[in-house]
Amino acid sequence: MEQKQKSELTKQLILDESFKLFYKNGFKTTSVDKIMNATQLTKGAFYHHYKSKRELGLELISSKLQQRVYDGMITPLYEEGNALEILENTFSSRLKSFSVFDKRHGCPMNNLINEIADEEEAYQFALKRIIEEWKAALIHLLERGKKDKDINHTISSSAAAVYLISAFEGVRGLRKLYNDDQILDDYIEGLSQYIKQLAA
Amino acid sequence: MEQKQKSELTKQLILDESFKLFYKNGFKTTSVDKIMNATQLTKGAFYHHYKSKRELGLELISSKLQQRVYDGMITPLYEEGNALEILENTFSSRLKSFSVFDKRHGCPMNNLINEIADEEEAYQFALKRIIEEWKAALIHLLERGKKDKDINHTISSSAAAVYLISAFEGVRGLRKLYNDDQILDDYIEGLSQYIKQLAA
DNA sequence: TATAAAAAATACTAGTTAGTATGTTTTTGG
DNA sequence: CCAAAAACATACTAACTAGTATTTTTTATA
Repeated sequence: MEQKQKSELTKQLILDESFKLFYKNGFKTTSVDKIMNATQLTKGAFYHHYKSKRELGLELISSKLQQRVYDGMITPLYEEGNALEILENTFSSRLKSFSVFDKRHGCPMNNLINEIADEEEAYQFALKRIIEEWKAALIHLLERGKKDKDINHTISSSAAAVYLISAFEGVRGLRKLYNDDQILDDYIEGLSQYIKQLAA
Repeated sequence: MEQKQKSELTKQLILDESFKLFYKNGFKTTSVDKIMNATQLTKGAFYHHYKSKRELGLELISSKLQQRVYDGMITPLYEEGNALEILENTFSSRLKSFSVFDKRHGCPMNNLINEIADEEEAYQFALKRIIEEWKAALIHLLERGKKDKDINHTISSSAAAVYLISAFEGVRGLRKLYNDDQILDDYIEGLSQYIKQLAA
């Protein structure tokens, strides 16, 4: 049984290091050599565990990337409390909590979407799944808010969900262009205004 | 004088072909060889006109890319008429007018922002300039709308401008994940709702 | 403890990359 | 029409790329 654990450990190591490098330098320009250099292992190990770089990319999306979005953006939406407050907290306080590194390099998922989603259907599907779950969680929260009379029942939950996600991912890209948080402050103010309007 | 014209023509050819390839396949993975193959010229010609691929990228951003955003998103904002209608038209009808290709491959500027903005300050600056002009045009329109009593004077123009741009660029990325326009329809409905709220 | 299988290392291939060095052709201005 | 410069072509380099073939090392199990 120890062998399986070691194998799993190595795969996790590869996933961890490749995530860091993809995030910092992009998917296409991060070579298998660079990844394995970071793990202190060799190419032989890589191709023992993954049959291609593409396969690593797909596994990375459906494990590490998915988990990241779940933890930061989806799970909080299912908590109890006022829907409007949950929205404001999730979308704005998360933004404020990002490190300098994370602000500079944007959203790992959004980076991948923009870099490789139009390249291959497999990437498209894997990334779409995360967005769909995020959207579903938002719709669920908005619908609950309507039942609780916190949210205006005339607005479309689906439309609001998409608009919220779009603006969030958009500003994470725009932030790359700046060296300060002014644009995030503007976004947060715009978001706050937008959320007020969702109120019943 | 004919020589300068020829030189300019060649540079334009290189810019045109590289724009197409960058848009379709990304900046980093489009090689100088591929570009010059498309122009039917050779590498010698390229390095006669540009001292590096980086320099081409910078010139592309401040010429073709800038022009594209001006034509599609900035110039319309300076036209006369009701500010809210101009906003709705610019942000929603432009989206509807995109070709299948343009929908699939997202926004060329946003692609570059997400692919290379965190890589080098020079790219960051060049791209930031476009966003800043876009933002300025939006603020100008919103301020005019306030004067005309079309727009609620309590909202922050700067915040609204950033929120509008963010959502637009965000959804252009998300659209890459889908093969239909459902997400664009959701966005448009969300946008419409958002713009209503800006009204006085 | 022998043996088979898994894990990892080593050494390689064939293709691609940005950029250079050095040519040849075309154009221009005197 | 002739020299010089501009425009472009050819041939190259050195580094990097994904992936493969083969061997060595480690681990599990009978």
